[in-house]
Amino acid sequence: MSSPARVMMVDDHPLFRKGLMQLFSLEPGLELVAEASSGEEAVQLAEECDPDIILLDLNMRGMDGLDTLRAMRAAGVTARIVMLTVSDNNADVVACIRAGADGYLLKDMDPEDILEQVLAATHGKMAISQRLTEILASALRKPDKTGADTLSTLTSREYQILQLIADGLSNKLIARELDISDATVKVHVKHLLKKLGMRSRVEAAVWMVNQKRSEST
Amino acid sequence: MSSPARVMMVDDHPLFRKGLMQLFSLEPGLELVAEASSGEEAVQLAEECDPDIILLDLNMRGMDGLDTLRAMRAAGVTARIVMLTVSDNNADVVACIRAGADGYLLKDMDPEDILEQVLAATHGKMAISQRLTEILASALRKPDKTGADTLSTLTSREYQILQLIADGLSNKLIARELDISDATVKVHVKHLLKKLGMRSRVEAAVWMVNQKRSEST
DNA sequence: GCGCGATTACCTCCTAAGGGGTAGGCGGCG
DNA sequence: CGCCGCCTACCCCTTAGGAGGTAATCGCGC
Repeated sequence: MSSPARVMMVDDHPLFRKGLMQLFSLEPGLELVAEASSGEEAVQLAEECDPDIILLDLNMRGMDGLDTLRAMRAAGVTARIVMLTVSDNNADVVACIRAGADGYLLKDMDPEDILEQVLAATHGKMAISQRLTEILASALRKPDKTGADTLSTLTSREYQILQLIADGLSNKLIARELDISDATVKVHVKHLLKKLGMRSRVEAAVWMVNQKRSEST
Repeated sequence: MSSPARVMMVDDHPLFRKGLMQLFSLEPGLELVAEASSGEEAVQLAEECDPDIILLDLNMRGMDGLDTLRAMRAAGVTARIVMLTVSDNNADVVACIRAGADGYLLKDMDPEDILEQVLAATHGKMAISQRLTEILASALRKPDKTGADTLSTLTSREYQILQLIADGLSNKLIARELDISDATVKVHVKHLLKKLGMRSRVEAAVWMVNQKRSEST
């Protein structure tokens, strides 16, 4: 308990790092030992410096925070990793936690609260923004299988129709495309929505587009 | 030239303000006279303090930076206004410049460069991130049908709602999010679909997601 | 002042979408 | 063989979405 926690900071915004640095300099329990401005740099530095806690920006150019998180865990980094982000996007939160993050803080929190959460994280506590707890709770309730897992529960016909939805087609157009009745299309849509746990074709379309995009990158 | 430029800072992230503050404190030519954490506050404060230059975050909750910019210009604020943002979105840049911004800087620039640009802005120069000059140039060159130009025909409210559609939200949820009637949301959706030449929100959602993805990369 | 565009909100009308059920045909599998 | 999952197609029903119009308010520019 004598020595301060060794902190590493990963963010591609120099100004934001400055802000955090200033904030942490006031806290004797924290010692900044490393800074990285990209995911690649971060993974390497994390292995070299072996910090106690890593603050990781989710939204970075190139290798994003989630990728970096996974790469670190894959490389055997055991530090506590707290995500820092502007986004309170549902899927992001859940994906990060699943990928082994020890916290998820929003950048627009009060600096004092951030400091408090980070300190708590060094003591083994999970650092989650208050605003996110209910999102997390509802996400945990349903066994949301993100990505390929969820897709694999779909039949080929359902998957095919999901792709057409992701092209923006209506049920009628899909029916014409596949040469089946639009009533049948509605059945498939109904089923795939249920499997995906979504409430509208728009959700499904958006999700699918993002899915395809992130896979091809 | 004897007295320093009076600076006002608008950002809903306290940490980011801290970073900027620290940066500016090292520069005798700049004097921080006001801080705001929301658009509404910013407009009021700008009228009261009459600063020489305003640094305005584009991505804020509630009233966003573009709205704030327009409101300030509408209120007769004559200060030089420089947008600060993480987004190098095509349409945003063009829209801000058109709306009377005197600069557009990206938050992930080098602090030294930001400082230099801000100082230049106080001397009447246009402050534009190097990365953006070519975006701007191409935006001016071609009235790009499929991208920024189409988007720029939308009002800020319509654009805001389009973004929510691209998150998969229903009209009802959008209404709740923006605290307006769902009947009003339907009006905006109707208008933006007409402007985009699309026949359903699904088309718009898919298009928007792809748009955002390809422009932010 | 007047008009105009933006935002808000309502109206009607029609269609699209989605949840529930039933059911026939088909192919695989124990 | 029977059972099951998939695809097909319809029934019912309710809600969501989108097209058209009217209108009040506000701020801006002429």
